[in-house]
Amino acid sequence: MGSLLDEKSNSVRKRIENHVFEDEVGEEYEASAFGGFGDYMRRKKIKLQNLDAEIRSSSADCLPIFRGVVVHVNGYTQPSLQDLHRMIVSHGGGFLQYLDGKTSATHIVASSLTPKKREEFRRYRIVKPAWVVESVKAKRLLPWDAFRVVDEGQNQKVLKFDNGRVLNESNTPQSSYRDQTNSSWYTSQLKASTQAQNGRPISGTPDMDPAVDQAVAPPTQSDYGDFPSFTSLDEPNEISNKSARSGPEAVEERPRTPTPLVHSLEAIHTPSKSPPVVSQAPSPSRRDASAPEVTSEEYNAQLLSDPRMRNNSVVNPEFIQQYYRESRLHHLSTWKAELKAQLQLAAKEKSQSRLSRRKQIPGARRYIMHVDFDCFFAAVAVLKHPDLDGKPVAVAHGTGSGSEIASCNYTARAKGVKNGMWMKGALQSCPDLNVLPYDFPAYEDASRKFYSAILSVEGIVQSVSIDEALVDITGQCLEAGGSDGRGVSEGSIYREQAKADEIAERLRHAIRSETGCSVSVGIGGNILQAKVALRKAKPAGQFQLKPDMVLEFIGNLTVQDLPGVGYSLGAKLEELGIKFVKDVRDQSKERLTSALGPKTGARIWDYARGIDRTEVGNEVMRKSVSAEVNWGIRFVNQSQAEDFVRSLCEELHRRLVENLVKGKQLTLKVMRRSADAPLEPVKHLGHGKCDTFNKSVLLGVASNSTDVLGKEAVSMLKSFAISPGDLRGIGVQMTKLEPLKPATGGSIEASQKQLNFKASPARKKAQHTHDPDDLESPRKEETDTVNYGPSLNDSNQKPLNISGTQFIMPSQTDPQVVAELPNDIRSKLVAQGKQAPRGERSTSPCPPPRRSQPPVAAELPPQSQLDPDTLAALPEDLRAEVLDYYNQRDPAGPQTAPAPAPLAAPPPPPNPLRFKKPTSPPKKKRGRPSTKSTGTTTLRQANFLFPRPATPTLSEERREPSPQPDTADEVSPEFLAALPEDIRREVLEEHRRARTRQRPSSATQRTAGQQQTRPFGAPPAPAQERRLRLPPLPERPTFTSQKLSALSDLRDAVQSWHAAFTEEGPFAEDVEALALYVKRVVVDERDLDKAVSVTKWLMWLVEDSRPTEAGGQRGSPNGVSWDEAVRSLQRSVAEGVEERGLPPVDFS
DNA sequence: ATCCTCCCCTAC
DNA sequence: TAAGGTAGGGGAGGAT
Ligand SMILES: Nc1ccn([C@H]2C[C@H](O)[C@@H](COP(=O)(O)OP(=O)(O)OP(=O)(O)O)O2)c(=O)n1
Ligand SMILES: [Mg+2]
Repeated sequence: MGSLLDEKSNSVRKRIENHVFEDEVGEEYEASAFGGFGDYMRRKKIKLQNLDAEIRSSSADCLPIFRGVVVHVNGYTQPSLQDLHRMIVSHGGGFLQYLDGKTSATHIVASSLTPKKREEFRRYRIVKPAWVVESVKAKRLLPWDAFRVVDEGQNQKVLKFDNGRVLNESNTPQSSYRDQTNSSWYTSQLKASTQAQNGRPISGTPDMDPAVDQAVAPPTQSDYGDFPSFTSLDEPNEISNKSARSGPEAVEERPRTPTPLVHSLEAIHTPSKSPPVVSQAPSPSRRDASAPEVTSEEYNAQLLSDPRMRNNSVVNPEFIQQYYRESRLHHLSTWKAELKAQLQLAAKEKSQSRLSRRKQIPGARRYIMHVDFDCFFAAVAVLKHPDLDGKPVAVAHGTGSGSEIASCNYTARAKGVKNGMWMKGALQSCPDLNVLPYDFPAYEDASRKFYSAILSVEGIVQSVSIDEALVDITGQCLEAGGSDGRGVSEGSIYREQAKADEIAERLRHAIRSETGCSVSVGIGGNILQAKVALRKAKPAGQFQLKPDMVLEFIGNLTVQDLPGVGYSLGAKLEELGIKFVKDVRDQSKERLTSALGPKTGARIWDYARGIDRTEVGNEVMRKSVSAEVNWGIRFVNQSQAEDFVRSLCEELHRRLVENLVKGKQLTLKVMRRSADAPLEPVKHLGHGKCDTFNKSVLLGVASNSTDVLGKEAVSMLKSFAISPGDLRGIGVQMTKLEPLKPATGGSIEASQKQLNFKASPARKKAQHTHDPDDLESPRKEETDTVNYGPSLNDSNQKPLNISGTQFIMPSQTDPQVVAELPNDIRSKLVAQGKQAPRGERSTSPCPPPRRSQPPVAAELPPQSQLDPDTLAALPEDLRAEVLDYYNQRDPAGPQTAPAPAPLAAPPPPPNPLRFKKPTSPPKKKRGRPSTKSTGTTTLRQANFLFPRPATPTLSEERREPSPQPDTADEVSPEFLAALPEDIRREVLEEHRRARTRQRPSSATQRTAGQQQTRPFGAPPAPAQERRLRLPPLPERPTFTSQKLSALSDLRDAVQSWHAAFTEEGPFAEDVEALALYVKRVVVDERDLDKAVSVTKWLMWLVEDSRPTEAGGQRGSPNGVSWDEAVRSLQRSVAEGVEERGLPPVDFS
């Protein structure tokens, strides 16, 4: 028996017993004064104990049967917390309201325990409330043993004492609830079915240890269970964990078994690459968690020797694409983001069109609908298997034990199957479960119809997910009621409610008949109410939660039923004795806020009363972009890990570009197999139990370059020095986002090109000048060409040219903004130069024993962190200064040499182009074009799209049906940036699909969106039409973005285009397209002036940027020179003029 | 007090 | 076999 524990308890007991109310009047009632939260809790505890003394003294007649006992009650109990408290205290026991880790209880009273709590309390005697009740009844202290809490299958003892101390340090929370490991993933899944050799019985604490006969609990998902293994090396999944690794220290302390990472296994050999940091000592200590003598790398090598395994793990270069293609969660997230963007657009248009001006009377009643497909994936799946209707059905990738069930129908749910459950558990409770495959395109189709129907409802729409949306129909309802929504006229309210029901009814049937799947609708006076009403509405029904029923209805829900209250919050609340929502009402707001935090506490308090002030439709700008993979990660050596990180960065880059942003902070997240986790998790290629680590860098200047991201991320990975074989998950995230400013080049790549060209005429394999990164990270392969994203994307490849025109975003650069930029940058640069370049901080205990970051000792900010665009935008002198700075600091860098040159070089300052020009464009459009167009568009520019000659061609041209994975690279950021947002999304989506889709189910969002520009207004959508991914060719050549001044937009676009390709010249196709366009302007639009203006504008740009001497030094890598481009335009205009029979134009 | 950084948590 | 992603809210605790 833990003497420590008892000692502690004794002292507590003593304190409790001796405490007398009068003794200290002072401090415990003093409010804040000093001390923080901890102090507050301390006072509170003392205060409560005072009350205990009071109770005790007033119950002198009770037998002190609980003397020596200190009880803490956890969670919701049958005799209430208050009753138990009274019983215990009045019978001589001590009572602890809170477990603070410093004082200990002798017993924990609980009806049931969550795995988390179970782990937390594993050292206590955990008993049911009946123990107290029965003891009182019996007038003696009954043996606690008979009242042990055993439910939920899991042993409350589990590991309990064994390592006591050590384990405790790393595993035990100091804070009352939650986290037993500083950062364990899925901590919820405790060592549940540790039944393996794991929970070896421990001697020494007989009375607390008695093997708990765990009843066969409901299937519990755990990363410790033993699923079938498909590996040849089915080693015993046993865990000989005696090392309780917590942080670096733990690792440190272990005697280092010299087990070189790079083992004899050839496959494991780490390429000459990164020899330094990482490879050396891969935390040898971690091996003990596995079978003897096998490093995790060796294990993985063995594992991957099976080609099928290999193919399905990160080692496969196509893994990322393949994985994301099949990942339902990835799809859900992607869909959500897309929907959000589209709905924002829709809302904007709607509000613009003066319609739907909601007056939003403050105190008025609201009517909100929450619409949601019933078991969405499963319902769609059943459409194709009508025979299974009525039978239990689930959607999953396979029938293996670790396959996750995305969705199951209600028949299956009746048997206990739940969404998100592992197959193993599902089959246990429902052996006749029918498992159907995913059909992502079908979900998109259904969703499109769903949203189409919803958007036809007059109201404000907010997407929640692919199968779920909120609609504020207050306007319609109040109108029907004939009041302003504040009065309490019964007639009005009745009519309003009837209207809401009617709308919902109609909507449900519409969606049902469109999709064949049923939806349910919850209606309430706010989002909360609508949401909780929805659960009652399901399946295939609707329910309106009317005001007079709100309190009762909500009160009877479980707190976990409230939105935003999940496992953890639910547990915290349960600790407060709150299980049902109505219980919340017994608590003061203060209690809630002090236990849960100010916002959360207040929110729960409100929710308990049916209050939710959140409005529908308020969505904001994105704050982060990330990509992660936590499945299939099995590396054999460090270079594989690094390659993978770079791939992820490439993916991240792609996503950043899609969203037209770059970011200043890059974070790497890694999951590492926990020390006590087996090499083979229960879930096939899953991550198993892991610890996670994060590290981030502040980039001096926002970037989205694959190259920069890759280098930084790899550097961070190295600094962790985690044995590659133990990696289980990797993610990269960009935060501190900034809009990509097309003005300054449209994209990194674009300007990189410029820089490159100036640097060396050799366009291919051009050393990325901006890449002086090499400077600080002495690179192995200078010649590393292929690896670099940018070159792939733009420099070396012709961008995808959907419209026959590749183009740049018009410049929106506010001259003033640009003018201000330098200072900003200047200070940043200076600051960087002086401070440590990297603001790295690894929060999580850094696993490696190794001193991290040895190589990156440069005090300079890697030049790579400078955004070339920004550099280019600097005034010449300042730029030179900055570059000088780098040059000095880095005398050596061979590859850095070329870098500065091009930058500083430009005798023809590119600046003038930006600085002096802006005023020229006459149109007022200049600044933020749309004061009105807010939201997303704040980021976007006024875009235009050249009319394509023939839509059909697009299809073919769009890309040969090459199943190649990386087709995304074919879309250049410039091109994307130049597209109107809706079109851009469409293109991207189409692209994504192309990459992602196995079979061509061309489900293009905006099928018949033509009537409106809305992607959604698509009713029936003829099948073939779906292939059309761009709006139909307009009557006359025009800009798709009507709201803006055509000429100025055109000029902006031309300017950006020119800016991006100043050095290498335009692509012939672009020139042709523009030429064709101007001709059409002359001929079709009959606006000669405009055509001439555009042409002259380009002439001016070209002239202005002409190198001082030796014209044309820069060839035309892209095949055409700017002079030729100008001539093309002139020729086109002339042709048009001639066609119209007008007098020739003089361009001089 | 208020901000910032680093997480945890939640939802689909 | 299996595809355990991802963005945003917000709390804890340190910096300002
Ligand atoms: N853990 C989860 C939860 C959901 N989903 C997917 C499949 C679901 O069909 C879809 C929608 O989620 P819902 O929460 O709306 O669940 P269902 O629509 O399946 O059921 P219902 O809405 O009837 O409760 O998201 C998933 O893949 N994994
Ligand atoms: Mg649903």
